[in-house]
Amino acid sequence: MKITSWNVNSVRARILNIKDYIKLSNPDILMIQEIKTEDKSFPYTDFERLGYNSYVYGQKSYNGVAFISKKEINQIETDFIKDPKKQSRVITANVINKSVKIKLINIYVPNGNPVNTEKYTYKLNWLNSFIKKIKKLLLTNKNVIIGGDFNVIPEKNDVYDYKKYENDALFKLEIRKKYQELMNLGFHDIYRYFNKDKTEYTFWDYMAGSWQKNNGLRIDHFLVSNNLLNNIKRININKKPRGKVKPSDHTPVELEIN
DNA sequence: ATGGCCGAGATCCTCGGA
Repeated sequence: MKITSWNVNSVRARILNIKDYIKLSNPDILMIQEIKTEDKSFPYTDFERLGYNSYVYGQKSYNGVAFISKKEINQIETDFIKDPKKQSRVITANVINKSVKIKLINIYVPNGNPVNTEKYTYKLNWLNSFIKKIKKLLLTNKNVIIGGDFNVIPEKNDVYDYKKYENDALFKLEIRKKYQELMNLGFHDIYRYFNKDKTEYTFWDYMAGSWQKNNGLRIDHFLVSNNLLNNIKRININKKPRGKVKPSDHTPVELEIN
């Protein structure tokens, strides 16, 4: 089973690129973030024609997450955490893989910049609520995959120049500690698990030729619970979509499970 | 050392992103 996570930065602006990606890469489940549209304007039929059903938690202009799946998924829920701003940032589902029930959690964590504002405290509070809810979930389901745009640079080698980000909401120690706190509940950052010293990125800013200079960040992640670790076959950051015309600023991360 | 790019909404600029 192949599961992809991709912050598409508008599902409608990106529709051709997303369809091309699906045809070439053939994921079973595509978890997308920042769809930037309401449910009613989601391009359901584009994906139906490719054999995929869509499960959408949209929002006008900003945020929004969705599953696009050719495999049966159920128990779709959008109330995993209570968001004080009512932003559409989490959608969850169950999927059965080889008779094991897995909880899939698709997230778009708040950016948090600038740091001396309410946006930063919103991010911190959001992460705290999320961690609390994951802790609770693990009491009843030990098979959990969290994928999405975490807006967290975990370590120095996950960014082209960490000194530029030391006081940034993506890399501040306080935020990285929250990421660690989440992992300490019993998860592995699968990219880092398979690539101990490698440097690869999942995001490159549109500005200043960041893509051409490879000035990137690794902020899109798959965290997998310890229970499932032995079933993970590989993880791949697929850079091809970032190099296309009219790209998202993020590129897909692909997880394969036995 | 600085500034630079996009998408959406109701424009002809602002907000949000990272």
